[in-house]
Amino acid sequence: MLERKIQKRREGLPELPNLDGRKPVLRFAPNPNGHLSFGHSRGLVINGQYAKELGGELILRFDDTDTTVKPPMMAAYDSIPKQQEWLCGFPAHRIVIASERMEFYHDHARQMLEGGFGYVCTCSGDDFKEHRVAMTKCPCRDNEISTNLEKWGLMNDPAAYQPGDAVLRVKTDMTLKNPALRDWPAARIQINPHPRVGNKWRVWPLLDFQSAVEDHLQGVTHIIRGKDLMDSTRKQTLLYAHFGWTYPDTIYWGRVKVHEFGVFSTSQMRRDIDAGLFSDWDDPRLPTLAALSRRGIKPDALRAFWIELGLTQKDIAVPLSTLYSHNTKAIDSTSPRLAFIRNPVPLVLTGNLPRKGSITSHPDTDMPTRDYSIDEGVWIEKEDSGKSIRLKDLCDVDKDGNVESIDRSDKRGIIHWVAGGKPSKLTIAAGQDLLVVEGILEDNNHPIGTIVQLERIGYGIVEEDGLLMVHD
RNA sequence: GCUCGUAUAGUGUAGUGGCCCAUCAUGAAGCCCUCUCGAGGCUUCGACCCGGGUUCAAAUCCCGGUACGAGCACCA
Repeated sequence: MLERKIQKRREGLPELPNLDGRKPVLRFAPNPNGHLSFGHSRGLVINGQYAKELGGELILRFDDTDTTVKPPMMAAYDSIPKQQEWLCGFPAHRIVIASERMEFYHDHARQMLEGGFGYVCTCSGDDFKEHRVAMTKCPCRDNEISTNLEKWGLMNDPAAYQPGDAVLRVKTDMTLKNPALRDWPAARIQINPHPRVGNKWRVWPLLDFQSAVEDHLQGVTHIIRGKDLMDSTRKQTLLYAHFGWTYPDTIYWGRVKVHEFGVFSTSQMRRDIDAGLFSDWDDPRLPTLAALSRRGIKPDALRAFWIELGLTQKDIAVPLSTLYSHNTKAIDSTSPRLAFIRNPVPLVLTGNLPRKGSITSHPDTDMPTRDYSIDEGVWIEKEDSGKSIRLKDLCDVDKDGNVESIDRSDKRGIIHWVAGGKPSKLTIAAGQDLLVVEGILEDNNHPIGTIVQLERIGYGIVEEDGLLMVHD
């Protein structure tokens, strides 16, 4: 009898290929030239989730080998592990800092030269480009091993080669179909001091070399990264073949665009913050993890969001509302209700009504109630004035504030109101702008950081000087 | 130019030859519930890029086209 294959909708992340019972070792390797952003959270969530679900390990690696274009920011070495733990819910199993492992990279560079599968190239970038396009060997390619070793010494000698004079190349094949793979560069000279190790080294590995060597040293089993790095995989596979190593299984994802965030690069944000365009890395307009956290976005929501997007190689554009929808699920049941009146106008109440009382803080949970005390009347939003309304949890009134009924008597609109209260403001990050809405906030003693639901408006988080909009 | 990759509802996503006149989420519309324009419940709307081919059978395999994206840095 034939068994019928039953297919079900796959839940969560797809299986990791070629696991063969192994515990996976995964890594996430940001450049500490700034704090973590929304974009980084994908790598953290996906790699972290696999490590967690499969009992494997997550390595957090600082790829800080560029002191020129993307100079490391010392504060990031502290903030990144913290934010990683906040996001993943557990600390990384290992932390690796590339700039402190330079011996290993230099050692492998030397092995490459000695093994004859690497060479020091003194051609200019433009000259080499011509060879790459023409599929011809550059003059340095056929140098003896001894010559290469000697030139390697000159690269490391402050009195000899200077930045731009020479690079270390991996010997692949100049006739490879893919131009990106032809004798790719593995290391170059940099003389800007590194904030962690100063001028101890002057030849620094490039990503494809450093990452490849480190992945092998750390026993990484699976690499999950953007498909823009597909050629990196191919380059590194060529290098692994030279060393006789086996390349990890690799999975790619496509590009994600979030319209609301526009285009931000870590370098650009760093400049803009320094220039005073943003208050700091947690400015609510920024797509940083610090800002998202400040804005009341929960790590659970971020995790659910990325896991739902999965690992397709499609380039996608997602609206933030999807993330917000996950966040609402994460916060609604614990967010006390509170009233905030925009464009407040007073409404004098006449007639009989309970002038003092308490109302519920959440429809579904038994949170402490809110007490109110009404003297003359209440504040309502201007848009709600001038018509018969029901003051939520209080009474029905006509347009002039005459109490018509304590119980709800008809289908008139139910609005929120504030008795007493104090002036406050609600700050809303709207793209590049920060909108500030003035209003009257219901009296409360929620501590800073509490996420509340502003009735009929949306969620807000309590800050020192008012409320910050979470989302609606 | 060369190389590589991707194409399922508005947006994401499941689906690896028959279960698919296609899954789930989100979105929109409507209803129910609820003294919030929130949450929850229900209903409805809405898609396999195009053209060939293979096959009894194709979203799924092959070929061609088109569109979009990425790499070809002494960035990561």
